[in-house]
Amino acid sequence: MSKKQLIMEKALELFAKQGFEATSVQQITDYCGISKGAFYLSFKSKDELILAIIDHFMEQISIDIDYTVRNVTTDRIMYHFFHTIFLAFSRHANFAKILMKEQTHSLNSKLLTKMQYYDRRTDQTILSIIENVYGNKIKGNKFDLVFAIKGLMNGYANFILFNEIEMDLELISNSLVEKTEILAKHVTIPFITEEMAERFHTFSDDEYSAVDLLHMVEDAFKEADDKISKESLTILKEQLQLQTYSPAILNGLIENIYGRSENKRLGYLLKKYFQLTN
Amino acid sequence: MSKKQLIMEKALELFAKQGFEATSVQQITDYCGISKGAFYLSFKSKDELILAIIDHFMEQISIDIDYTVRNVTTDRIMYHFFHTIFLAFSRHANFAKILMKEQTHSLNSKLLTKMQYYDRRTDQTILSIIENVYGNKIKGNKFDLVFAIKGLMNGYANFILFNEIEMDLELISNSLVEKTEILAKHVTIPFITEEMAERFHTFSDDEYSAVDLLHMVEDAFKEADDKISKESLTILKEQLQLQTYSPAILNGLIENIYGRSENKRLGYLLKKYFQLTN
DNA sequence: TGACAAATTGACTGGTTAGTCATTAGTATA
DNA sequence: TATACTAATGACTAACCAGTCAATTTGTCA
Repeated sequence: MSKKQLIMEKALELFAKQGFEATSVQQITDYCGISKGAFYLSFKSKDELILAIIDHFMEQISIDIDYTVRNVTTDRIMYHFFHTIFLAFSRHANFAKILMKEQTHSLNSKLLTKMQYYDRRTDQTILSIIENVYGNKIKGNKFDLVFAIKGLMNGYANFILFNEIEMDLELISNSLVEKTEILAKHVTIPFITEEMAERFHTFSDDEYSAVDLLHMVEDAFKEADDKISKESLTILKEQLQLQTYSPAILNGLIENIYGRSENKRLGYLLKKYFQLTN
Repeated sequence: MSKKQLIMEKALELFAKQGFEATSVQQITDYCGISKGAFYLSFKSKDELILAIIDHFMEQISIDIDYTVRNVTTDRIMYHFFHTIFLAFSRHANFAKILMKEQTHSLNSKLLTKMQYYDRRTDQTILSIIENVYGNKIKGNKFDLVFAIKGLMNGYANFILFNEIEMDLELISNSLVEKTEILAKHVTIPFITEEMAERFHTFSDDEYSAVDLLHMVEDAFKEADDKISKESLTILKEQLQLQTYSPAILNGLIENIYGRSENKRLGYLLKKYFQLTN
């Protein structure tokens, strides 16, 4: 296990127990059995650590959900969506706790931005599933339903994590599917309307520009340690400035860097940029 | 306005913006235009301040809800419950924000205990309303419904507070009433069962022992500044050890101290202890 | 006005924090 | 073995924190 991983794992435990603010770098390094200096060889700052942790897990969960959304038939998609999320929460309970605790808190503006980014992605995913499953049947209610679902999920997740209950994934997924269906079918008085949701940019797509991606590719290049990754990133950087290669080649180059978990988000964004997603 | 009130109001703003941990006493006193020393004339510590703020608002909200529950006909009780809570949230948006932020966080064990106490009281209130409205019709689902309602309320409150939307109290109350009714009527797969709720003491009544109350009475005595309050508390302290007076007298003594908002909770608990509640 | 008390101040203490950097330990190469 | 390089250390700095208290200002009453 790399030192970076060790620090992330141990810090995760402490953050879940005490919260981010309340955990000192000294505590983390003591718990890892390394010196304080060694910490700063792996991370530029304490902030960088929490950002890395959040990215690491959120990307993993996002990828699982994306996979589910793409590969499950419409009639079971809602079930598998809930199942995927709660499975991830049960596997990474410490991370889920951090997510709950640090949600709206956080002084750190980068952290807040990241949280909002993932929150918006969740909104979009739920919305697209709902549109997929119910079509036009709940047109005026779909935004309201998104927030109802998020509220229910959060409530149950809090209960489970706080009381440290072992989860019955099937039961909770089925219970939430039923509630979603009931609400989709019967609600006539939505609170959150389409204009409300849009006015507050809740569902804005927030595309990254080529320049943003260029910076991210450069950052990834610095972190890369094998030849294939480095070459792939160099070519991708050129292609961001002027696309000359075919989608198949670009896709392959992105796959080359996709193996490392810290590159998953970049890969996802690049595929989106080059319009390689289905 | 007393200095205590000034500090509480200004601190509330800062806590809502930055969180409790991240706000220093120096910041608060600067914002109030007073010296650091003056702060410690009003509050023994920073912790005492946050506890006072939470008690102040939660007691106010609790009293409003209790009043609603007692004085509204069964068929409109659900509506007025939501209305009361969201009215309080819109009036005290800064406090509501603190409540959202500091929920599960907090190292401070007294603060955590207090939060859990109020959370449990909310659970009990919702449960009793549901039992009142739906009776035996949703026997096996009532605990699940409590958490569904809490989840929905939380989700909407978060959306409103975070986006700083002006609230349509009627709409949100009606929307939530409808959802509650729909869920009560149609849910067949509850996630949170009765045994689960009981096993985790979610609805345990958590009675205070005479000894606990004794300490609380003593604390209140130290804070009291008028003769009537002091005498009342002295007598109540004796009565906790050996009850000799009639319920009417005890009730009157409690009413004597009930005026000050910091005594409301103690009054409530004493009435419960002496079985003076209806 | 003067004497006393109460309210207020802000420099100070002791403690903790994130982050730095000169020094040392370890390892690979020649 | 000598050299060169990297990895790791922990004492140190500067900043910040909650809470204290001697000194000062303000208010009150005779």
